[in-house]
Amino acid sequence: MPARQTIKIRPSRVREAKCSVPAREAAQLVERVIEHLRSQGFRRTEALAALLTHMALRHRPVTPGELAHSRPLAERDQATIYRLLMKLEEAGVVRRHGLHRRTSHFELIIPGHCHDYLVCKSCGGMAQVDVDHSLETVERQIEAGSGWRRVQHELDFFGVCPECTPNVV
Amino acid sequence: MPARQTIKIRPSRVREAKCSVPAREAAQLVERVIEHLRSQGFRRTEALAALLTHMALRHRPVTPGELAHSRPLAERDQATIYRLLMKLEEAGVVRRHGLHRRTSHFELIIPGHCHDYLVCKSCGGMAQVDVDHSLETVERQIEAGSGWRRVQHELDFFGVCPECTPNVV
DNA sequence: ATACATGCAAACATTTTGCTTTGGC
DNA sequence: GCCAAAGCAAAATGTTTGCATGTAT
Repeated sequence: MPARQTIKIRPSRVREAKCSVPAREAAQLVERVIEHLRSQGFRRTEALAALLTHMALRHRPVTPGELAHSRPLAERDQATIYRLLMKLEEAGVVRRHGLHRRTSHFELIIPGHCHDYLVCKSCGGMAQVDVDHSLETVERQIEAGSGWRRVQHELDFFGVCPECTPNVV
Repeated sequence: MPARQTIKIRPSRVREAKCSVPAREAAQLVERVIEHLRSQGFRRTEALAALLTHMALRHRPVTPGELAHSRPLAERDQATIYRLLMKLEEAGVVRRHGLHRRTSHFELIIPGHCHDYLVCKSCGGMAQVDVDHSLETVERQIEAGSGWRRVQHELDFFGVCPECTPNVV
């Protein structure tokens, strides 16, 4: 699994990405999100706060299984985690990725952050990709022409990471 | 589930898509693919031909479950279908789509055909989208700058289809 | 004849569901 | 106190594996 990195396109370059967010920053974000959710009828529960905190601290796609075994969620019930993720996705606070093989990945939505990924087909490692595209425009065009609503995109790149290259034909 | 359609962007418009390929055309395609696979060491088995035929006839992403219950594959074993799909993906003949509603989707690769989809979050229905993007260029740029190899993209749009709009908030 | 592909059955992992109990408001 | 949310346990679903059998080469 490669070191976490962000690949920035135009101009092309690769760099390490911070894989964690400062605790204070994360706490503020969680607070803001919970306030938003409360206005939608959510209750401020321990499970909700723990889940959001985990997702805010490491801002990247995580699996329900990873969440179930992580510290702030301790050994919280998996059903709770699944139900929370569902509700959060519906509330537009969390984004679901279909990236990988057997399990979905979920990511806290932070406006203005990059949301495209590069996934290694061999080891499953992920890198972030900053691509200068205009798919938001396309989303609006799709909505305008088709009767579809709430159109969002998921753009993923797949390939073989540098570390796996020697192991793959 | 909405009627099968293709949404063409720039200019935006929606149209019915042919959801099946003429039998003769499909047969020729299957023949070509099998020949290609044989050069890679594959054997010409009934299961392989049946699977490819099904995927060629309806050129769109299908699930292993759908394949297992379809006519030409009759009640062929699911393990066989999974193993075949794996091998075909590795051989570059089939493309795997991310998880939509718990299961992966697989699509026969036909050069020059559109490969982007619009998926309804409510009913799971899929429409094809013709988007005029240049992600192939981005793929090459990623490879150039990062040490990653064999980079491909998957672009999916999600939204609520016209038929489901009344049922969704 | 040999090696690869298939069928069968069981294991495995992930996700969902029904129902009871807890805790936020 | 009321009702949404969490906990618990079990089921449903999708995927993978081991091994015996069949079949393309």
